[in-house]
Amino acid sequence: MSITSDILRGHTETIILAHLLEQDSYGYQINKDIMQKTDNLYELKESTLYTAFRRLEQNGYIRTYWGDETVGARRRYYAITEEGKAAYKKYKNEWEEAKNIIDHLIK
Amino acid sequence: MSITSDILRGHTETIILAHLLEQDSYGYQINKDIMQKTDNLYELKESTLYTAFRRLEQNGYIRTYWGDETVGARRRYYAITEEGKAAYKKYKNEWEEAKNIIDHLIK
DNA sequence: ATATATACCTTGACAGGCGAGGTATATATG
DNA sequence: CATATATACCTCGCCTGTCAAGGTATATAT
Repeated sequence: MSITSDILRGHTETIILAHLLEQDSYGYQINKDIMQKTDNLYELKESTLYTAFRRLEQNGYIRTYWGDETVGARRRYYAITEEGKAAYKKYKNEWEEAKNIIDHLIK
Repeated sequence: MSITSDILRGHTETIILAHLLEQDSYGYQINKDIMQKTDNLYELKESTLYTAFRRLEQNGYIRTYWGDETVGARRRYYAITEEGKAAYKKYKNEWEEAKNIIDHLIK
């Protein structure tokens, strides 16, 4: 992996919400999407992912339902809520602001 | 404060090194500089600052010396080392990369 | 049979940030 | 002269997100 956890820390929820904004998805798929999108530079670890799902659900930002797969392993799908959409916008704005601040501070 | 600790997490060392790249400085001053540079949007907490100094020193990225103040409180100055300059470059590159990745992942 | 891929999950350790508390010097205010 | 404020340093212990390690189950390929 090429970028450290500490830099990514705090973005996990935003990343997940951004994905769910496009379409409902499930853990395994979200993880693969992220790896693919970043050319394997960044991998969201499973334990990180699932603890983030729990937080997001507790905060009402996502809701979950089981897929109706008849073959293969079951899938737990996640969908973003209205609160989640609002949170996403807030997180995204914070990121834009933080980006400027950090850029400025590290020259 | 307007940006969260988790987003800033991991940048503390880079921010400090960037400051020391310009000139030697001491804790209190560095803290004030950061607040001023960010229009008080971001304040590096003292405990965060001093633990970061310890880490940086242990890693050989900075060295310290006491100021020769004859009045007022004593000041412990910090200076960046060659290793520190190299670390700064590395951190900065990681940041540029991370920025792109995050931007891409959160759309 | 065994390995690999898909798919889910929990537990406990770790590390950085930070609130709360402390020390000391100097100056300004009442 | 007492008190507040600014300067300047520091430590301890909690909190929280990340992640290694471990686990379960289904299906397919070798």
